[in-house]
Parts: sequence; C-alpha cells; structure tokens
Amino acid sequence: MSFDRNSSAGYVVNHMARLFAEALTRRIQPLGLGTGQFPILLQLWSEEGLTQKQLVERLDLEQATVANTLNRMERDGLIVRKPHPVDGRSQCIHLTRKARALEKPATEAAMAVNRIALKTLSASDEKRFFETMAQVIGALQSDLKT
Amino acid sequence: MSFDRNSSAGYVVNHMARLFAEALTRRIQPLGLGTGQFPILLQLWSEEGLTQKQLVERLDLEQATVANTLNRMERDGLIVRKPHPVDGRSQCIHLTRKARALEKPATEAAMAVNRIALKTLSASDEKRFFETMAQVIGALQSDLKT
DNA sequence: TCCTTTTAGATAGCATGCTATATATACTTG
DNA sequence: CAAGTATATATAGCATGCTATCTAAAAGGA
Repeated sequence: MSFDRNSSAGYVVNHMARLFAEALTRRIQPLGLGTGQFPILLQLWSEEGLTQKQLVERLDLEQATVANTLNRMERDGLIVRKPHPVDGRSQCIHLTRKARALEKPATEAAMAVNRIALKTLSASDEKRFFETMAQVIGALQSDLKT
Repeated sequence: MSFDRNSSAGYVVNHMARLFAEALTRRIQPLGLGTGQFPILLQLWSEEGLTQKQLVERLDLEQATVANTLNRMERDGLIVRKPHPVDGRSQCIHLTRKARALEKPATEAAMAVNRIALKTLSASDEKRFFETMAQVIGALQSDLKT
C-alpha cells in the first residue's frame, strides 16, 4: 500500500492554502492587489510608518520576501519609502492615499473568503479548527527550530 | 477593531502550509528533491508511464505548472519523456532508476513531517482535523466553480 | 580614532504556482 | 479529403516565497 496524498496532512494543507489564495485573488485582483501584499497592507493599515525590519518581525516572512513585495507595492503606488529620521540604514514605509482607500473593500473581500470557506462549520468546529491549526503550527515551528 | 491576521483562516492556513513546506524541504533537499516534485513522484511511483494530461487530472495543479515541474525533473534526471505509442501530441512520463530509488527515503521523510506536525493531536482530533479540512476545501471549490 | 562586528536593506537566483497564449497533432464534419 | 475544431503540450511572463550574498550605515572596543 503506497503513500496516499489525501491522507497526508502536508498535501491537504497545501491544497487548501492554494484554494484560499485563489478565492482571495478573485476578489482582490479587481482592486489591483495580490495576495502577498495583503499581510503587509493589514499591518500598515493598523500601524503606519514601520520600517522593513519591523514588518519582518510582525509577519512570518523573510526579509528578502518583504523587500521584494514592497518593491512591487511601491511600483504599484501603494506605498512610499521615507528616510528614517535617525537611522540611515532604515526607511519608514508609508501608505499612499490609494492604499488607504483600499482598506475597507480589501478587508471585506478577505472576510468574505473566510466566511465562505468556513460556512459549513459549526461555531465549535470552527473554534476547534483554529485551535488545531495553532497546535500544528507550534509543532512545526519547534521542529524547525531544531 | 481591525482585521486580525491570526483570526483569519486564510492567513493561518497559508502560514501552516509554508511551515509544512519548509519542514519537508529540510528533509528532501538532501535527496535532491523539491516540494513541488513530490506529488508528481508519488503519482508516478504508483502508476508509471502516465501522460502529462493524466497527471494533471490526478493532481490539483494546472497543466502549465505540471509541464514546468516535469521540465525541472527531466533536467535533474528524475524522469524521461517517451513518445506516446498512438497519440503524437502526448508523451509518457517514465521514472529513472534514480527516481525509483528515492521512493522509500522520500516517503519516509514526508511521513516524518506529518507525524511531527500532528504529534500533539489525539487520534480523534486528527480525524476531525482532516474532516474539517475536507469541508473547507469543498466549500472553497464550490465557491470557485461560480 | 580606527578597526571590527553587527544590523538594515537590496539584490541575485531559484522553485512553485498561476494565467494567457502558441503550436502541433488529432478529430469531425461537410 | 479539406476545413475547422478540439486536445496535448510548450512557452512567456508574472507573483510569492525562499536562501545566499552584497552594501552601507551603525555600534562597540582597542
């Protein structure tokens, strides 16, 4: 009996993640946004003027990933980089008016995707699902720390 | 109160998927494999000589994704493409000896990752987790069909 | 002060996955 | 059989994410 993809947590999780991404893409592409920009925007909507370093600390992404995504966001007119007042190595990331205007429609789109994805779950199933994911994430993180 | 990443199913699922991928990468990179090659190898280990079309039907991936991954696998000496006996458009994908030799260590690596990720879950939690993921996947798939 | 080390960010290069499109072969229909 | 359609694969081009490496500025120590 061979390894069955659909009994492999890693495979199923990857598949589910791709479906989430596709569903979100559908809804935010018309706003001119991509899925990778979303976490950064969420952070900046609640806390503007962060440095790249601070963004990296708050999001579970590598520095290079954030730098590249910021480049695309700058190109697309969503952010501007302003020199840091005291540290010449750093820059503060600020949102443009355009990016601020997207907060409501974009978060609504993300909430719609979450609602649709979880709609067959009872409140307790949903709670359990989040708890289980947190456990799995914790287990993988401690493995990776090895 | 703003949108909280960690209460967003999409975000958490994406994060979990990246951690699974990283844990698997750690273990199969020494074998010369990447995560994207894994589903294709699994399929071919159990059913060799499939066409690209058949692979696409069995894996939830786009045709172009499979074509590109097969190109890398050919480059890396894992597969060979042989002309289809009757259909001149198709090719049959065959494993090399090298790829066949990787079946055991690679599936063991994947099983190790799954075991580690789920180790804090009881049997019933684990069962429930898979059931919930299947429901979420189904809900997203039916949304995307719209 | 000068030198070393650390830190912030940029960049190169790659894999994975996508959409859109091109190409070549097969099929179908008049 | 010719003409048009459908199918199998290839390719272009992009976003997201990674590791590894480079550069420039800051911090610390002799």
